[in-house]
Amino acid sequence: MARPAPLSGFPEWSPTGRIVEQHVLDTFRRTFELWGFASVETRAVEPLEELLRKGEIDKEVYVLRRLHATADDDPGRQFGLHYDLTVPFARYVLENSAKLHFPFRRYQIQKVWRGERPQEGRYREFLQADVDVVGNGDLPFHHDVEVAQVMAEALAALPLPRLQLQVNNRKLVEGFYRGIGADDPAAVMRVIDKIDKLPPETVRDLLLTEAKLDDAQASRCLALAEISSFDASFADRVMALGVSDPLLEEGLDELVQVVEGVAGLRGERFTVSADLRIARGLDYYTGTVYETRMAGFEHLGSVCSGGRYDSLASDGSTSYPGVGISFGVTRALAPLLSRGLLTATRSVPTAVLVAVSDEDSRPASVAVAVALRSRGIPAEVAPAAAKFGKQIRHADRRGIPFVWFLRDGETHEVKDIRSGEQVTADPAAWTPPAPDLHPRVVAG
RNA sequence: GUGGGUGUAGCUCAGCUGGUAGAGCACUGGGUUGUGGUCCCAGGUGCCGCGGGUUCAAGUCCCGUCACUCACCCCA
Repeated sequence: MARPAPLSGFPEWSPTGRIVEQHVLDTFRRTFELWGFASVETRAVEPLEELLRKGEIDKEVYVLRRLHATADDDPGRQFGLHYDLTVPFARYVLENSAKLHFPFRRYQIQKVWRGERPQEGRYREFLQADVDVVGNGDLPFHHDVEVAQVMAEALAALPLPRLQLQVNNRKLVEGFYRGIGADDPAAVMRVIDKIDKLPPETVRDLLLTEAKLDDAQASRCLALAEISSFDASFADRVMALGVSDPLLEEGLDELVQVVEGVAGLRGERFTVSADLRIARGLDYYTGTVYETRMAGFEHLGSVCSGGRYDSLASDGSTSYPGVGISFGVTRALAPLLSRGLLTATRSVPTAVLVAVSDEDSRPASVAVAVALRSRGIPAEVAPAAAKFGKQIRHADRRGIPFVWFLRDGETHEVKDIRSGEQVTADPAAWTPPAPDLHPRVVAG
């Protein structure tokens, strides 16, 4: 094929899709900064050993190498592209700990790469938007509430399908498993994590075989996993299971605080619940864990996740506990864009196309565009002095709402091509209605 | 990494048991001597993913390969 084919897992948007994406990114930036989070961008590569150290071994890390490596390249020093933003951020904190002020609040919006088999909602190159707070030595629990709040506020400002933030707490479930005498709480959690995918009998079997529980223990674990509520009432139901353990009490208390703390952000587009089955795959979480489902797109899994990690970064003497949450920009947006559920009012930034009567008078048209731009109105000049019908169509195809005409180089008129209404106008004074000034992002 | 599906015009696809490639949309021109969207008329378009095999004959059957895609796994 002469024409290059798209590369699976490396999505590229149309100009319209990019307008949507940039609007989303702008919204995150504005909201995060409103809450006082500083922007950080880390390099795309990390030493391979760093990348493989934290997470699971089978992370599909892309390795970086020079095509013509020479003796100057240390064969022992390999680099890989980062597969999330938390690990590089932990490294960044350690590297700059002397210069940063703690608790350090940062947001980070960048591409990450994972060499997994692509499918809808799962890509090899994708954007994540992270907010985290990291402390020096310790980090007050109220930040667990805060990161959920700031993310919820950003998401609520976007025309996305309804989102449900599901919260759980590792201390709660681990304490519970310990309280019933489970020898390997981590194994129990791995099994419970599959509860949505496997039939109940299979989950019970796995609890008996893999997690080495007895029948009564398995029943209580399943009973815990079934608990969920939109308010703090889940706590009573946990207590009713009659398990007691100090860690359980602590986790219960924390989860109540998060659920109640975020309750104020509930709306038609955003709900919050305590879901005691949420486990999260990553093992570095130590307390609060978050997941987020998008209505109608449950098959994507979580589009926004995170949690509390008490010791992701540590230099031996000091540990830097953190809590953060990450929105999967590409995961959430790509399916919405491809289905037309999220789109922009036009495919270009241009608000006004200045028509050209003939090439000799192009300078007059250019002058109009200059005047409009000087007042912040995005304008472009028609590419050719074609028939006016064609010039209008040029604008129509792109969704440009206004076409500007000059008669005899003197009379200025601007036409709203949606209504057909055409009025005389002054390039130094005319302004489009506010909603038409820039493309808007709308639910399709 | 494992298992399935699909590759034909710019896009969505049709092409029955092998007989020499089609539709709609889009695009271009005209109807409308410069103001679009509707309507009418006309027009162009294809290494039928790639390589090999069977056959008088392959888009169609067989093998291989690549790409895309879905599910599992894992996760944003």
